[in-house]
Amino acid sequence: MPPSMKPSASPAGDKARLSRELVLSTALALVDSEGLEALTMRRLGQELNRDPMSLYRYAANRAALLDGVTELVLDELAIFPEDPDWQSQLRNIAHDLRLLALRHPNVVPLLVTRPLSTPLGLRPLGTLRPLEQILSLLIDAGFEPSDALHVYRAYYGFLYGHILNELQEFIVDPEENEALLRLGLHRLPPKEFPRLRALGPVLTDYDGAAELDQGISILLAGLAAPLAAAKTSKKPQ
Amino acid sequence: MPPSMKPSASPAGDKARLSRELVLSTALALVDSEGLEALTMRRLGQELNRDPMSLYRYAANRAALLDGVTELVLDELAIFPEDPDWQSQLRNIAHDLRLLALRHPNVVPLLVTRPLSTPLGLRPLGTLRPLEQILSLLIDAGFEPSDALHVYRAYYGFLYGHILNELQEFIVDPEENEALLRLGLHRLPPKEFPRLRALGPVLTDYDGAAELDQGISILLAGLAAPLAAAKTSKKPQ
DNA sequence: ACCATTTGTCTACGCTGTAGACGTTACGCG
DNA sequence: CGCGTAACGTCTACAGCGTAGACAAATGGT
Repeated sequence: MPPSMKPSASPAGDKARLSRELVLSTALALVDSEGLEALTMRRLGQELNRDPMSLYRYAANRAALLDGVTELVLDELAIFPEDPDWQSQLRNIAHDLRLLALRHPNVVPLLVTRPLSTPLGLRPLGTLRPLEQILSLLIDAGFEPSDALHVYRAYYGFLYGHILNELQEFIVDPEENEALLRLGLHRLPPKEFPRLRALGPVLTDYDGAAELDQGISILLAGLAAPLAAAKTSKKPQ
Repeated sequence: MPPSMKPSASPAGDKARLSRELVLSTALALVDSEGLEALTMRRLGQELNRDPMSLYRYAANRAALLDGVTELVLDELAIFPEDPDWQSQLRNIAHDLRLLALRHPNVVPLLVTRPLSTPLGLRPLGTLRPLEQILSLLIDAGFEPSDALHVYRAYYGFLYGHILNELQEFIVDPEENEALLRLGLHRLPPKEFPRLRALGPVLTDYDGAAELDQGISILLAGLAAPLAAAKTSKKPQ
């Protein structure tokens, strides 16, 4: 074989033209499989069989690359603002987002921290789309726009909180996790942590979906109350 | 002045013995004033007027240093499990934690992401103390231990979510923020983001404490219901 | 077949965390 | 007091990081 045609000496040898989508998706794959800290310009370049510097044609810098990855992940979330039943909609979205987080646990830190470094007005459009769509949903359901914003905040706040909670207890494989947990709990000073130590057995089985669902129920009940009140107070008046 | 006594040529010249507390507290100060990325071993060493390598006597590596900082911050949270009124307790703690987050906004990313990288059993004790104390609180209030765990999760989940929410919209000084917001909103494609654009004015004034309080009310109402039900069902039986 | 523009590469710089060997100081004990 | 030991601090060095700037290669329109 003459080396003139395919100089792909290395096994990973697709030399197709790069594109932002390709860069971001392999970045995501890298993060999914090896964690956030594995996503370096050099490593990603090597993953794509390109010079690291070529990446800068598709992302201004590493931070922008991270933003691109979060945007890519959030695009996996499908929202259908047409559905008139806003409560079941919010419930479905919650579960979808939960599954999305479980699918990309290593991206969750980005999801929750990147917005902290970027003023709302300058965030990637993809990360604002869920906000817009949920606002639509709520306004169409009869909420005043400003109330819709409050509902959104309570809802999304709870949702993100739950995801963080669940991911803390999840981590890697349950086998090692359980062993580690027992070991760790045993290490706790019994005088200081009696409750936690006693909860050891309960801590191991954690039904995230159920816990989320039940939290959403509580929240929806509380959030729907003023809406119902407004409706009934408008009727008799 | 003979240079034999005080060779402190540089202005920041206290050459007292180091200690873990000193290292961590100046690390925290550095993070508070200049952000997370300013906390490098070299920079911290220079802040303490010491060789960067000396820090490794007090923290095994940079990750451990970050854990130490989070622990230090969480120690600012005072919980008094004696108070019999668990609802007002949880409400107070929520507001305390909110203020703590506003006092150390740059540490919040650590608060929410460090636990994701550390199995529960191996976390710094300081970060587990709030969990233990709130469990105590709830169990003393009459919850079954496993229910207490569920309540804790819903409560803390919401709390962390709210903090993330509020910090996203807060950021730096309101002046620049408002200008940026207007600019940013104006940039949004009107066809795609009509709701968000219309909410511009409302977005600027955000009463985090009120929003938190109201969310907590909803949550507490929902969480207390089963407890009350259990009490009344036990009486007639 | 040409040129212009986009895309990829190369080199180099200052920064990072930290391993390992080495002085230096402080402290307990005789 | 002095001595030995252990804790503390420093130095040097290395591999890896993000990325600026100059350059080569490829691509696509005319």
